[in-house]
Amino acid sequence: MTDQKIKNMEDFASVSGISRPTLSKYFNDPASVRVSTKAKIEAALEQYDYRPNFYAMNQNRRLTRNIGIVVPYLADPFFAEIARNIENLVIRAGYRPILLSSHGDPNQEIENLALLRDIKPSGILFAPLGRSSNVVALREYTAEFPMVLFDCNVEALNLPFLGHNNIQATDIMVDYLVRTGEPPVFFEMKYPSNPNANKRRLSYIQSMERLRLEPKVYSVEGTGWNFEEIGYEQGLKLIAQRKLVSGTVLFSNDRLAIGFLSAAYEMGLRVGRGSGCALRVAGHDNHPYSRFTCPALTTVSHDYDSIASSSIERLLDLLENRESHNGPRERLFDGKLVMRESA
Amino acid sequence: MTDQKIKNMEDFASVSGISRPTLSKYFNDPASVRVSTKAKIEAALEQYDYRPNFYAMNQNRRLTRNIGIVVPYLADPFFAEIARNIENLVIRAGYRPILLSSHGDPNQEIENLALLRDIKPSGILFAPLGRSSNVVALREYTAEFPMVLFDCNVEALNLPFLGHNNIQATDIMVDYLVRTGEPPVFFEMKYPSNPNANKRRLSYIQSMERLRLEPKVYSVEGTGWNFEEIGYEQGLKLIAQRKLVSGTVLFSNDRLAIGFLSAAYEMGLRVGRGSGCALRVAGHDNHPYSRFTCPALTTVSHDYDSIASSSIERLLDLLENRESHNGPRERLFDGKLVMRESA
DNA sequence: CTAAAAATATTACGCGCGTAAACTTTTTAT
DNA sequence: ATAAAAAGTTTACGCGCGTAATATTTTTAG
Repeated sequence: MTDQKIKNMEDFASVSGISRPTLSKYFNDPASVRVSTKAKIEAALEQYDYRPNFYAMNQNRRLTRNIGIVVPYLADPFFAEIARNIENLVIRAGYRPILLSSHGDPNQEIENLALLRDIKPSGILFAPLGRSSNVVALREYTAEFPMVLFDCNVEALNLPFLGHNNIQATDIMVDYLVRTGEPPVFFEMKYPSNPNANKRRLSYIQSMERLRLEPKVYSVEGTGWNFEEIGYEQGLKLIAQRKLVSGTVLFSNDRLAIGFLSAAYEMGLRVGRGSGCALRVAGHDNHPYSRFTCPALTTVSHDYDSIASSSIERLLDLLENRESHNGPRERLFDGKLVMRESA
Repeated sequence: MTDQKIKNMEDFASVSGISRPTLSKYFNDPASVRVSTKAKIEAALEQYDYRPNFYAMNQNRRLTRNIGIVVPYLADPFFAEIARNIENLVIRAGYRPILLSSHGDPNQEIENLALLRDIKPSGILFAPLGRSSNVVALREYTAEFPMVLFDCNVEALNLPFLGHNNIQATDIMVDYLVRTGEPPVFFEMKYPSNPNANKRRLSYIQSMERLRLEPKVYSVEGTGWNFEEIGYEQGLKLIAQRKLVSGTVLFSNDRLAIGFLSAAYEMGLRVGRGSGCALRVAGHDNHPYSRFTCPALTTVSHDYDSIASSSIERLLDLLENRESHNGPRERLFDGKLVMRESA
């Protein structure tokens, strides 16, 4: 490695003996230049280890081949998981993923789209915050580049959407709980951050009514994304006040259930499906941590893989004009019951 | 809002009646232009909602005022937490945070620094992967911009470092455990992803020897970042084989402990400090989830706030030439014992 | 070996914006 | 009101790279 400073493609052109336009071609697609020049360039790269400025590259390219990924809250292992999944698939498809998290903040969500616009992405895979999203501001961006929604739909944007079948998933869980014991009550946040919550509540009520059972919903206080804390605090309260009308509790999501399990343990309530147990607890999402709760959490898993791969496929269809526009605008994937020890 | 397309500052100059250089000044610092022009610009902004391209801005600026933040694994709530903390402080200091995660991958770590270089950051706050980091490659970047390490030091880079006092923190925990019951054994990964693990093991051994007690370390198999899984699997094995020589287990970090708690629960071992308990379990980190384990996990917390604020302060010192170069290169912050129910 | 085809070199301009210099207008001080 | 100071305008060039057009070289076909 020579210590000469290569600060741009011009410099690298000098030392490598290749013209800058040809270098530009090479960096855009190494296979587009003659093998002998490719070899010369790569030999020079070994010596001087130059690499083009990523943002300058995108500034005036026709096709950038990078794909933005926006998730609502990367600190949530659930999204961390699916984001990694999608990133890998994007790479495999020959594109470059740019992952951004909205940190649960609608302003950050808009900011993320603005930042992505500035690098002229080929397309965007977008999991919106949902009810707190600034729909008016979002609409400004939907016309600028191909965009596919996943995880959470925003109907008003009228975009392709790939997601989890909350109706079916909740229904299968209710069915299981009723078959194996006392019918469940439903526990959710009154003002849920995640819009899927509403569908789950509605589905719970429907399923119960279909089974000629009385639905009972606990909509607890608390806002934000500290779901465990809310499950814990409100769980303590419900248990202490003996307000639970059933020994089986279905939670709107796993994180609430995790908090609740902690409260139940603290109050000395034994959770599980055994005979000595006072309470059955079930979640929704198959959160990465749900395997490690005490007891392990019975829940419904999303079809991660299908959602991730279909989202990308759908976006590529748009990008590469495979005119599958006639396909359904929305596609849902069924959840699977994950039977563990808590219910 | 007019529907005219404003695609760049030139366009916006036309419609706003302000020259482009003045606009440039305004966007760099709104207070740097006359109040009357500021008003005119902002009135035009209301109408046309233009905003400068972030990356083009940084391309030829002397002082970009953006600060890169690189963390090893954002999916870990621990880093998610501290990253959010740092982001806010950076904003408050008048800079712009650019957060990137290495996803536990040394190549991604280098890639992140390369991407940051391309936007010419004023400085970088960097939490390295540690033992798996590509030190040779990292060194290339340390000369290019001011850089401060946090969470995990890489001695070879010889950079300012702000971190957790693993020695003190482990010592205080060992002390507590010995005072309150059976002396602890130590549980860690044989090839830990996190380099702090080594210091913790050494400190455990030292503390035990100082107390004239026999240290006992379990270095279990398993690699990667799925700590809970490793704690769970290896925990099951240790318990089943009755290999634990003490009823008190100190874990290298909370995530391992979380997995172990799950194993203990499954095996019917009651964990806690009460009389009917078979096992005491203690962790390290005060992981966001450690409050919600069953029982709640006794652990040692990092001084998040101090580490975050000092890291930024240190970086700003470098940036603004406050010549505090004579300060100590490394600064450690003591942990605090968090006494919960597990030990 | 020669002509056609393919690849590279040269030149020039564009992307969106920062910034410096020279000049003009507006504001502030006297 | 007038001069000095401050702010704005014009003009020009730079950042690092994409890309088109033309000229030149290299490769392949015959």
